Amino acid sequence: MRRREEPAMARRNEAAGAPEAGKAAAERPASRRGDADLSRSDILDVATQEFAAHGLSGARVDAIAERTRTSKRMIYYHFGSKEGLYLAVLEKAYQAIRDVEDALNLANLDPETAIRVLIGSTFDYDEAHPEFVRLVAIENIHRAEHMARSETIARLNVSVIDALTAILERGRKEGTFRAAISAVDLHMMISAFCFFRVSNRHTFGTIFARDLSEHGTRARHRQMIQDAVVAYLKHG
Amino acid sequence: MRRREEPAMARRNEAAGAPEAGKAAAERPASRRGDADLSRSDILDVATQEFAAHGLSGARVDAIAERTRTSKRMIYYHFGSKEGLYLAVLEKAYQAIRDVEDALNLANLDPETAIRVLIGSTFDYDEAHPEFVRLVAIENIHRAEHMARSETIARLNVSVIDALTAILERGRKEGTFRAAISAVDLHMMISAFCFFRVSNRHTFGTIFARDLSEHGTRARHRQMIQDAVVAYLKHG
DNA sequence: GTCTATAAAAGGATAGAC
DNA sequence: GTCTATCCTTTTATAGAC
Repeated sequence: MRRREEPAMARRNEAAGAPEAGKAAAERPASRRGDADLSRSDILDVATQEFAAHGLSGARVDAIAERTRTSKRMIYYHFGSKEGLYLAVLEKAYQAIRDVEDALNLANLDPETAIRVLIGSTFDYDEAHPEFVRLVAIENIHRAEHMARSETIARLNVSVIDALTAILERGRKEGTFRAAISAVDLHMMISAFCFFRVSNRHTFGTIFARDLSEHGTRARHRQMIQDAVVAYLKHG
Repeated sequence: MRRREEPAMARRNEAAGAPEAGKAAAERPASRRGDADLSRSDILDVATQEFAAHGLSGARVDAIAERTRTSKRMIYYHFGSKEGLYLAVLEKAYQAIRDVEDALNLANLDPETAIRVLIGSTFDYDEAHPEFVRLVAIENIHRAEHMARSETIARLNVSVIDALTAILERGRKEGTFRAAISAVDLHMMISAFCFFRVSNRHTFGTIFARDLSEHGTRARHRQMIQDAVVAYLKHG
């Protein structure tokens, strides 16, 4: 493997949000400064689609370049290698879901409602972001070796766990919940159902001749997983 | 990525299982009749490992040939193409789990026990056959297009559904089960949990610093999914 | 049926100019 | 920072002898 430790990867973040940036861009002919972020982000979006669609080995760098407003050369310039690009895509995807998790504010709801809202949120996220689900499935095929090497993802302090811990504690204190389950196990139970519906919809749908993304089915499943988890917490 | 380190890996496994197989082989010059099945099955076993390990595009025909007692030429002779081989692998994997499902005999158990046994069986199967789980995950990455074209898999009459239908009916008749859930939805709920634990163990394990295949965790999860489903059926 | 050698193509990566 | 042209390795697939 080429390996050559991560190339430039210069993270020019929004610090460059200088006021004259826009104007400058307008006056410039084609390339030049500042378009780098746009270029990077453009590549990242297209690459997300391509990797999610075909997997790491199935994805084609040429295909990504074609659909980008830049060239293949720039992909290597910005990301160093196909794997470097893949890792960047993965990191961005995890960052996105983490942002949603962080935004959860369930402290003011009663335990059962909080659980239902949290489940609904997870369910809806997976449903709305099948490309995220696919990327995670793909990374599992690769035994999470890229994720393990990523500094960004490695220290994901998953905030759902904190939310779940608090809910479980309140629920037990007021006597609503009886089941002796940890926050992580509960998170797995919820994730499993929401994830599987999306990740396995093709084989499952084919075998049982059902369209899992059909609206009625979706609503029924959403209710089902909420009811099941709550029933377990109360009577398990 | 660099897989392929694998040196020669002295193939020639202990497959000399059949007593006369070794002798016959010794007396025969090279090829001959009857070895065709053995050859096919040998290729299929190795290919299952390779495809499960690296996915459809990640798998290397050369790698399969190397670890087989036959040659690359024979792979194309028997299966026509890489995809043909992949499809054969997939069909065999589904055939195997179907055999297990068919062997389930839950008619004599009370509904709750029957459900627990069935869940335990699904749980144990996925746990014992991660390569099956991986193949299914891979096929979903490819949107089940191979499975859809397969005549064998297309008409899988999944017998778990019959088993679940019977259990649900008995449980409702005798008043044990209250939840209004279909057999297919219930099957999905059970499959989701059992499957996810294996399919996503790498990313999940990395993020939460847990080894999902650890013995204690496995036992706890097995009990957990059984309790959760039963709680839902009874009180949902 | 099986092997060795090789063709044919694909795809990842880079050179070098501007 | 960006583009075009191109190298070169990897990999699927086949020829042809035995």
